[in-house]
This record gives sequence, structure tokens and C-alpha cells, in this order.
Amino acid sequence: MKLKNSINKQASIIYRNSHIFFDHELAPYQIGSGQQFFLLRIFEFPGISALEIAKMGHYDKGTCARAIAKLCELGYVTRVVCDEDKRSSQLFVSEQGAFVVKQTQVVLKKWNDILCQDLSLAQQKQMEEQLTNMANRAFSYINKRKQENHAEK
Amino acid sequence: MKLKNSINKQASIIYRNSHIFFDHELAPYQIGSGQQFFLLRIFEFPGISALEIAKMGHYDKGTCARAIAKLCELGYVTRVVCDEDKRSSQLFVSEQGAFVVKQTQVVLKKWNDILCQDLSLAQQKQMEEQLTNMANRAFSYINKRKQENHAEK
DNA sequence: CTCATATAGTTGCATATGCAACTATATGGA
DNA sequence: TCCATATAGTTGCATATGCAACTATATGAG
Repeated sequence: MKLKNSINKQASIIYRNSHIFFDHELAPYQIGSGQQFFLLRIFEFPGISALEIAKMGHYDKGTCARAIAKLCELGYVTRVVCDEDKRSSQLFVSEQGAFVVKQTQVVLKKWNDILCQDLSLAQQKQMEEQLTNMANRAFSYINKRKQENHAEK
Repeated sequence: MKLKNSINKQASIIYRNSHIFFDHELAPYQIGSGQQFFLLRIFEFPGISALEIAKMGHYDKGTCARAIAKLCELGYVTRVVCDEDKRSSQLFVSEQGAFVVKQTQVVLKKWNDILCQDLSLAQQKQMEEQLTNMANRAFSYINKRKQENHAEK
């Protein structure tokens, strides 16, 4: 049994093509692959804060700030400064945003179906679980290193 | 059995963290995540052309050109204009490049081990195969659309 | 209360990437 | 031979992203 250590390569191909796909499919709504995750999360958790979304997707807070800024500019998302903590804002999907959310959900489902085209439901479920474990290992490793570097200072 | 359609999300986390990892580990050699794939392929296939590598990783030829340009600037790779076709060049890893190749192989192996930490060899093999299939589906779909768009013109 | 520290978010900078237009070379047919 | 077309590579432009420095606000110790 030969291993090719090609998991990284395949993940890269999947990721890069997913960007091309989302950019193409979401172009009519003036958003790109970089906003879809954030828009869907705000829809799913009304009132969520920027940092909470960043944590969910293991994104840098700068990346997150820019994605949300774009969604606000486009009028898809509104920001309400938090009364108890004025540093933080609560995010909500606007009326126009709700339509784009629906389209984005369709696009995400379509991409998922393309990826899983030849898989049974059980296989799909298994892939989700294994990829989730893998993503957790990837993130945990990097996060641990960062925290150690930070502690050194 | 509930599906979360989270494959895209997990692939994104794996990809983004792999970049952080490679950038960090390869920094001593002045290369980043964007060059590792190209350097390894040139080592593996001496005399290969830029476009051939681009096809292997399903990269855009512009991305490929820039990665190779950087490897040449750093002296890790040399370019020999092809005698039979002066548009094309043959690529080779230089003596200094050979050392960096070895380090890059170690780094890639290390990342693969992090990702597969809790998997048996059989599970790892299965993941490689399933991700390869998934990457093929992703690429084929995008490629087909591009060709159709191109044919329209 | 005051200051040190922590936290939410923003922004400048750098890299990786895709796309499209461009250059240079090659090739096949009239 | 000459031109239309195809191909290898380059480059300008745009987006997505991470990091680090920064601002504004909050909080806890004295």
C-alpha cells in the first residue's frame, strides 16, 4: 500500500476551484467567495459578533472585518453597536440580504453536490467527519504554535 | 443521518492552515507556501516545462509563471530554453535548490503527518483516494464550464 | 479613581491566486 | 512564402487572506 502524501495537494485543488465556483456563481450579487461563509453565519446566528464568526471558521479577525465591511456596504448586513460593550457589534442580515442568503445556500449546496457526486450518503457523512477531524488537527497544531510563540514574549 | 454540507468549510480550514504552516516552516529558505508544489515537481521531473507543472496542480499559468520566477531568482531552479521550441523552457533544480527540496519534502511529510495523525494507514490511503476523486470532480466541473464559455466565443 | 492589561475591530502591508490581455514563437494551409 | 491560428510564458489587475500595529473601549488591581 503506497501513500502519496497528496492530501495537501488535493485539498488545495478543491479549495482553489471552490473559489472559482463561488466567485462565478455569486457574481450577480456582487459578492465573492470571501463573503459567503460570513453571510451564511450571520443569517444562521442573528446578532452574532465579528469575532465569533472568525472563530467558527478559524479566520483571522482582519479577514473577517473586511468581509463584514463589504457585506455592510452592499446593504446585505447591518451592524448594531452593542449596548453593554461598545467595542462590539451585533450583526444581522437585512431584507435584501435575505434573498442573497437564499441564493448563497443554493450555491453552497450545488458545490457540495458536485464534490460528493459519486458518494453515497454514508460515504458523504464519513468524509465530512474525517475532514472535520483533519481540519481540527490542522488548526489545533497551528494554534498551539501561535500560543507558544505568544507566551514566549 | 444529518449532513452539514461542511466539506467546503473544512477544506478551506485545512488549506488556509497549510499555508500558515508552509510559510512558517519554509521561511528560512525565503520561499513560501506558493512555491513548494512547483519546486517539488521540478525536482521530481527534471526538464519539465512550466505549463506541465501547472496542469499537474491545476494551477493557472500566471500563478505558475510567478512561482517559477521566484524559484529562479533565488537560484533554486534553472531555466534552459528548449531548442526545438523556443517558447518553452526546461526547468531543473540547482545544487542549492537540492538542499531546499530535501527540507521541503520534510515539511510536506510533517504536515501530512499532522493531518493524518489519528488515522491508520488504510484510512489514510482511503482519504487520499476520496480526496483525489473529489478534487477531480471539482476541477472537471470548473474546467468543463470554462471550455463551454470559451467555445461560445 | 487611576493605571495596566485585555479585548473588539480596523487598517497597512505582504503573499497567493485567477483572469485577461499581451508578446514571442510555432505550425498548417493557401 | 505568407497569413491565420495555436501555444508557452509574462504581466497588470483584482480578490482573499494572514500578520502586526493601531484605536477605542472595558475591566481589574491597587
